[in-house]
Amino acid sequence: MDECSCPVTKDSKPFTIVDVARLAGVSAMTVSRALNSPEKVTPATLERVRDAVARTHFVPNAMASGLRNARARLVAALLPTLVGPVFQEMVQALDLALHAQGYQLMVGQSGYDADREAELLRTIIQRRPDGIVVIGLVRSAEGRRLLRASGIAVVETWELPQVPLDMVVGFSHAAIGSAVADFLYQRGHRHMAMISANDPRARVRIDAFSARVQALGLPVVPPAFTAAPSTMGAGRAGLAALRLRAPELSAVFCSSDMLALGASIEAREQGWQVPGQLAIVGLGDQSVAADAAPPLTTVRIDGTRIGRLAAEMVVARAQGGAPAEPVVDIGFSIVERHST
Amino acid sequence: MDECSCPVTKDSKPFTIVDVARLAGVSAMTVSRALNSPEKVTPATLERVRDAVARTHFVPNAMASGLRNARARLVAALLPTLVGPVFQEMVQALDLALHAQGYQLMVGQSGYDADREAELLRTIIQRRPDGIVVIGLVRSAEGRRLLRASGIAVVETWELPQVPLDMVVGFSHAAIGSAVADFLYQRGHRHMAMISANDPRARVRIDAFSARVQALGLPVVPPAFTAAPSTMGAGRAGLAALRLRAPELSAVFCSSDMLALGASIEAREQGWQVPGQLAIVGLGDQSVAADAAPPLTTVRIDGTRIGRLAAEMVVARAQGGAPAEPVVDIGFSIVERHST
DNA sequence: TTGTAGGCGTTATCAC
DNA sequence: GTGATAACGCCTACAA
Repeated sequence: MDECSCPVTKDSKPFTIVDVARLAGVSAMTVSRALNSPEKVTPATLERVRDAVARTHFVPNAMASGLRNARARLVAALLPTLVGPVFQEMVQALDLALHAQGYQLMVGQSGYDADREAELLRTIIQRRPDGIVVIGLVRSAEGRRLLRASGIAVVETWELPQVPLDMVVGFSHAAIGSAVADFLYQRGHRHMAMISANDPRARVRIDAFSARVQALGLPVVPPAFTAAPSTMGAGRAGLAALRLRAPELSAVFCSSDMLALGASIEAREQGWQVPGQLAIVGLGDQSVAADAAPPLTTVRIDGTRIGRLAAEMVVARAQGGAPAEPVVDIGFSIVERHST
Repeated sequence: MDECSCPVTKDSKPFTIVDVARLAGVSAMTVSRALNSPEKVTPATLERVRDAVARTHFVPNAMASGLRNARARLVAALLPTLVGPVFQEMVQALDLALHAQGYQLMVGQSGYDADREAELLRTIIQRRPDGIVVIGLVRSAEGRRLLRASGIAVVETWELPQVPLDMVVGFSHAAIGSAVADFLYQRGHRHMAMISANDPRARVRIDAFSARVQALGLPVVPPAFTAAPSTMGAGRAGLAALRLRAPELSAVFCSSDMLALGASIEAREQGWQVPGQLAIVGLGDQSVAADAAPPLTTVRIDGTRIGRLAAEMVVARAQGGAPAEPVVDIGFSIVERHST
């Protein structure tokens, strides 16, 4: 049942629309119509074309039609990294939404490196995608120039830039930093610190957190930095390091839920009660946060919504329109569970 | 410094190689040569072309060159899902290796669904990628037919099919199932069970595990099934369910490290000593396994190696050659830590 | 309803 | 070393 009824051999060229046309006894144009607007073709012709397509397993060449139509039906996503749970929800939603509209998703990882970012953008632009969704901002000047010159729709996400390149779906990392500081202060904590990654977004949160801590008249403890990717082990090490520097610490804000889980485990191993002796706040609201023991308080960011909105914006632009709102702040919320 | 010095406006068409040629005062062909084989061009000409390219921010159109050359310099990866840490290491390695060779990676998620798989394969084949890397096997008959007819290089991974479609980098899930049963038996366990996902690969492991358990003369306990994705919460629930059905349980084999971590946390919450009263084995050797408390024994699978080998195979084929070895079993190993 | 001509942007090939 | 020409596969525009 799996056999291939087609006469194609390994090295013969794949069929083209002309081959199918010949087989069906019609012109290439008729095959194109039968495929793209079946209603413009006689049922009888349609049948014969479909039959020929089935027999050859013909699949149209998107490079040719993309070239002709100047539309690739392709969207690229530029991620800092493919690993780690943080952006997955968004990418998944993006892919789903785009697929529903007939667009394909292509990914590239820049590894938080400006040179690589520009190079990657170049290879992406080569494909003439209908849109490019960037996690974060385009930081390389070269990348920004290329994108602007290309005329391709761009959606920057996860941040709210002062000078957007084009469209934006993001939220304020500064607002998160100070909101968490306030949240912990209100719950009585007077010695708080961060365990954090060291990318640009993380630094914004750190600065805002520290500023708020200082404004509240509390001691500012330098954060424990962790190398990417954020693992449970990094969270454990981070907490151990912080405790050495600040033995009176009563609350930590971690820049991801995995770090927070690691901190929680380390605390337990050291015999510190969570939340009794140490309060922990995560970031992301991944499933691990709710599933942990105790369940982790965390900052929820709606990655699915970011992905969906970004897809909407790109598709709107690809269809010649403009998105309802080119810059969207989706905000965040603090989900209080039992680790605080 | 960010300004665009080019005269392009939002709606004017992007520059083509002809525009650049005009600007540089040469023919389009010379621009093409300057870009693709600079050594075939006078240094003076090269300079003028490079200047024109820089001033226009010209990026060649890959659809046009792909059409002309019948090579897209593109590889597609077909994943069951983009979420979950299991395949990330492999995809990351695949992307890195392909990028180093000048290929771009495009991803698609099939959601473990045969119809969706075939549809996705069709849209992938449209782009005429140089290769397609599939996680698992192509299960839909339609998908297999399409791939065979397309003549595109295919690498199936994470499994060792009896009838490969083309090339394979995988390992035996049956071997894992029985190896873990043996491993636990040798450590004195006489009541073991599984907490497992329910995809085709998981079922193979389950069957082999059960068969080995039976062969050893031990009671066969039906597995606790978990829905995808495998979360810590699912692991906790799975262990709770198993304990109800099999109170004498002394060891569980979980189909992912996240499930294992969940089981470990649940055990601790219930006051069962790990490994004293309950031994736990995970699968994947993600970073959480080593970082957990206690560190988790797990089955290590070298995702990076799978990704690298798959990239090698695809590139070899794209360059007209054949891979050194078209079917590779990369095996697995049991990493013993402190949860057993 | 169906077919013909031409061009999308690039590059292999063959002249010069 | 450089340029003219034609072709890759498909689809818009027009003609029959």
